[in-house]
Amino acid sequence: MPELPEVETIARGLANAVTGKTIDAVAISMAKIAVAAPGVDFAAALAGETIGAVGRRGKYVVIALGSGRRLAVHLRMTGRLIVHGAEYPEPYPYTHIVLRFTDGTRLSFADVRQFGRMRLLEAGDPWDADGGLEPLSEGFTSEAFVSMLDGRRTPIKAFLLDQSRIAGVGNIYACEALWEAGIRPSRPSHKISRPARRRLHGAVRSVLQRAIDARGTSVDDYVDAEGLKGGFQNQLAVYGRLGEPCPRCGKPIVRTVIGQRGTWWCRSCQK
DNA sequence: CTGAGATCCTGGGGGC
DNA sequence: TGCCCCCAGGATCTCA
Repeated sequence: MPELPEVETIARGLANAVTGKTIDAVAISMAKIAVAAPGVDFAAALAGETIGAVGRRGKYVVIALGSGRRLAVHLRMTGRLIVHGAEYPEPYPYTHIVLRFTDGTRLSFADVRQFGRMRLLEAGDPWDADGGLEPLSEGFTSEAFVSMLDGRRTPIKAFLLDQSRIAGVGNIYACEALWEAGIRPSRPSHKISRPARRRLHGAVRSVLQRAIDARGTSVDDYVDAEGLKGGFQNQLAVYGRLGEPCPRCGKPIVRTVIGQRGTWWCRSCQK
């Protein structure tokens, strides 16, 4: 599942690979994946566009275009954005959209489960993902996070996954940050002590940054823009490690369900 | 405001 | 071995 570190890694790879290129033509083989404003033809509108800055907002890859339009791409669980050289013979199966550049290289969007979307935003469209704070930005201060939890009864794990509060944290890094901070995932947010909130704030930022440094987590089929796997799966403490020993205390990791999501944690050292 | 449940999809795992 | 069933999972929508 691409979360913030994976999306950041993909965006950086794309920035290197396609910035400045001009789109020659666009092929769409599954119409629902390519979303445009009413009355706008996705493929026709993109033809002739140049690629500007490539960045990330929450879990979206955002690609600026010469006309002022933007492409906002969400990969959901199994989406892939991969750049292929001109000689690349055969696309990855489940490829739904291909942007072909004038130099012959291609940017393809593939998605086994068809949940991902590539959305074309018109110039001036105020789209801003879901509005949550960027957890690695300067605005995401310890004080801001501490007060965000006031009066919130929702389990802290569900809070961390709410993209309208904090943008980019998904299931893997929510589990890992809660383990690092020693907080039980089901704990009602407002009941968490202020020192523990500050620990969690630091843990969220730390785990996201370390995962970016490792180029993301490939527990299923995540790959970056070059088709390469990440490395953070080797550093996971709890996610997906049911029954394995907690790296801190040695007790077996358990799995429960919180907010309809699988949750891995240590009963012994997360209170 | 808050949470529960359904929905979208397919590969893969479990059960037999 | 092979087949069928079931389900994870992010965001969104409906309903209570």
